Amino acid sequence: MAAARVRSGGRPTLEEVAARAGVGRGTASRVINGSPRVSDATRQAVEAAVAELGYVPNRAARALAGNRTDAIALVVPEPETRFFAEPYFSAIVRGVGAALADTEMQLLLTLVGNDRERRRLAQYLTAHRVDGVLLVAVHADDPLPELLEQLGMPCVISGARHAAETLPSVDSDNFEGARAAVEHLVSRGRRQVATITGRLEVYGAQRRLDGYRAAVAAAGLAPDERLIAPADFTEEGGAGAMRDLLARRPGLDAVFVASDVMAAGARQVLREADRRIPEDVALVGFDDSVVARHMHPALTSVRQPIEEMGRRMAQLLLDEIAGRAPGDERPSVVLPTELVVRDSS
Amino acid sequence: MAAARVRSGGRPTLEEVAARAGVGRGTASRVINGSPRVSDATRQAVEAAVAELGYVPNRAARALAGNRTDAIALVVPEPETRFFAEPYFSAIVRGVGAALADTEMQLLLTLVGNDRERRRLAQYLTAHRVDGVLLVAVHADDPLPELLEQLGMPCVISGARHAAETLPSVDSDNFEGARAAVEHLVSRGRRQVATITGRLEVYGAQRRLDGYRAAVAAAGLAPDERLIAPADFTEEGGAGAMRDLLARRPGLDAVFVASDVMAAGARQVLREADRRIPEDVALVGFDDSVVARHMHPALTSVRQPIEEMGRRMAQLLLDEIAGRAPGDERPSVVLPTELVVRDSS
DNA sequence: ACCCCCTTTGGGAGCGCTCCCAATACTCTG
DNA sequence: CAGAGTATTGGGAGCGCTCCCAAAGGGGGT
Repeated sequence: MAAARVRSGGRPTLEEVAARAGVGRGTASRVINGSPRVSDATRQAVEAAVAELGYVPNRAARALAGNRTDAIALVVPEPETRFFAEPYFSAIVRGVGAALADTEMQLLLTLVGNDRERRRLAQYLTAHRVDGVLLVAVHADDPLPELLEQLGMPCVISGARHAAETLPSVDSDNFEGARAAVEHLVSRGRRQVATITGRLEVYGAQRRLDGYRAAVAAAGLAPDERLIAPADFTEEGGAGAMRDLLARRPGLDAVFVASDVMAAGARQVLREADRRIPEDVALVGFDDSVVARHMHPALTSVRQPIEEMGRRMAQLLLDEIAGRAPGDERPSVVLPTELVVRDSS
Repeated sequence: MAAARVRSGGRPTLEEVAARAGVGRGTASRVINGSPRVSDATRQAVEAAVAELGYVPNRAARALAGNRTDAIALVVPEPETRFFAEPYFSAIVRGVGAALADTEMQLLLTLVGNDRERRRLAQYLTAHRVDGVLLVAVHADDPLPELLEQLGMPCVISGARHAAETLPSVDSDNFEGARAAVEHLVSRGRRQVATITGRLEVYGAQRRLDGYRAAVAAAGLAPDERLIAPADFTEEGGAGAMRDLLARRPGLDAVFVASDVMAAGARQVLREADRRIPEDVALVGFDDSVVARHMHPALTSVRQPIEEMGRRMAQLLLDEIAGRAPGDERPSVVLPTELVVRDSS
C-alpha cells in the first residue's frame, strides 16, 4: 500500500517519492524544484507520486542542504507604539502577507523590545535564520540597517531615513500628501494655515512639513514660522502644540496636523477654546486612521496606501533575495497618497 | 586565530566549538542544550568557546536532527476583518511576542485568506513545520481545530467555540463583562436597558447576551425580548439594530452594545434621532477600542485584557508542546474584564 | 586490591534535502 | 556510420545537529 520504508506515522520523503515514481532522488528533486532539465514523462511520473503520497518537502532539510531558509522576518521595534496603532501594523502585515501568499516564503514576526532582544535579533540575523529582512519604523540612527548591509542580508525598509537613503525602501509621498492637504485648505478659503508636525528627526515628518511650506508658498501666503508647531506624534503632544498655536496666532483658521492622533489632541483643545470645526478652524489629519473616521466632526485626512506599502516592501525584498544584477541602483518606491475629505475642513 | 576548518565567511559549527574547547561534539551539544550531565569544568570550557567564536546553533540542522522546529504559528483568518481592527491584532501579537521573548521559539505569522491558502495551511501544519499553533477567531464550524487534534499538533484557541470547548483556550469573561456593564447602567438609574448583540453563532457574543440577561434579572427588571436586537459586529449592523430598537421601544434609556464599532453605528442613529447621550440614552460598548476613546461623548466600554490573552495563549501552547501529563484536563483560561467608565453612561 | 556502578565523554549514525559529477542515452554533423 | 555534442539521469557527498551507545574515568564497598 504505502511505500516500502515508512516510519510510523512519518511523512513521505523525497526518496520515497523517487522510488514510487521509479526514478532517482536527484530527478525527483529536479521535478519538485521545477528544473527544466527533466523529460515530460519523468516529470509526470514524479508529480503523480507526489500527489499520491501527499509529499511535502521538509523545510529543515531543505534549509540545511540549500543554505537558505525560505523565510523572511518582519522586524518591528516594539517601543514604537505609534506603529502598532491602527492602521499601520495590521495593514502592513496584510500587505506583506498578500505578497507572500503565492510564494514558499514564510513570514517571521520579530518584535524587538529592549536592548537585550535587540542583541538577540542581531544574532538571529547573523545566524542567517532568514533570507531577508523587512524593517519598519527604523530611526535614522539605528545601527541595524548597516549591520545587515555588512552581513549581505537583503533588507527593505519602510520610510526612507533621510534624503540620501541608500537602502531599498518603500514610502508614501509625504511631501505631496501634505502639500495637497494644505492646498485643499487654501482652496476652501483658509488664509492662516498652521501646522503641527511630528518629530522632525523622522524624515517623513520633515517631508510633510516641506510639503506644507511648499503649498503655503504656492498659494502666495506669507510664510510664518509661528504657524508651525512641532510635536511628537502623540495625542498630548498634539494638544500642547495646538495650545501654543492658539496663543501665538489666535487668528488662525486652519491646521494641517501631521497625524490623526495628534489631530485628536488638537481638536480637544479647539473644543475647549470654543472654536468650531470647521466653521472657525478647519482641521486636516494624516493617516486616515479609525480615529479620523470616528472623530466628531469626522476628520479630513491624508490616506497612505499602507497595505500596498507592505506588498511592495515584500516584493522588493523578494527581488533583492533573488539577486539584483550588480550595478542596479537601489530600488525605492514612493506611493501616492489620497486626501479623504470629511467634515472637518 | 580562528578554528582550523573555517569556510569562507561561514558561521562556526558545533564541531568547531567542540574542537576549540577540546571536547567532543556530543559534549559540546550537551552544554549548549543545558544537559546536567556535564562536569563544571567542561561546561565552562565550552561556554568560553561559544563566546569566543560567537557560536549560534543552526536552526535548520537542529530541526532536521531533532524533529522539531522551535517555531509556532499564529494563524489569522484574514476575512475576519474584525480581528484585524484595533485593538485585537496588535495586542494579541504583542502578548504572544512577550511570552516568547525569552524562549527560543520563533513566531510565524500565517494569514489565511481564501480556500486555496487554507489548504496550503493544512499542508504546512501536516508537514510539521511548526511545533504548535495559535488559532484566533475560529468559527464553531471550522474543521481546522479537529484536523490539528488528529495530527497531534498542539494548539490553543482564543475564545471558546461553545460551552463544551475541548481545546485549550483563552478567553475573556464575556458573561461577567456584560453583566457588569448592565449592572452599571442599572445602578445609574436606567430602567429600560436594551442590548445590541454580535453574531450569536459566535459563542462570545452569546455569552455577552447571557450576561445582559442575568443582570436584567438580577436588577428585578422585567425581561423584554424586544429590547434585544441582534447585529453582526459591524458599524452598519449596529446602526440598523439601533433603529429597530428605537422603533420598537422608543422609551429605552440605555443600550449595552456588544462591540464599540457597533456602538459607533448606534450612536450615529441616536444622534440623528436627537437623543442626547448620556442624558436621554446611556451607551456602553465592548472592547475599549480606540473608537471608544475618541467617540463623542467618549464611550464607556468593557475592556478585555487582550495582550494578556495573547501571553496566556502562548504560555499554554508552550506547555502543550512541552507535553502535559496524560490525563490532565484541557487547560482553559478565562480572564477578567474591566469596565472603563467614560462620558456616555 | 578487586569489582561494580555511576558519571562523564566521544563520536557514529542518521535526519531529508540540494549540489554536482559522472554515466547513460540520444541526436545531429560531416 | 563514427564522432561529438546535448539532454537526462542516478546517486555520492555533504549541510550541522541530536540521539544514543559504548568507552573511559572515579569512587566506594568488601
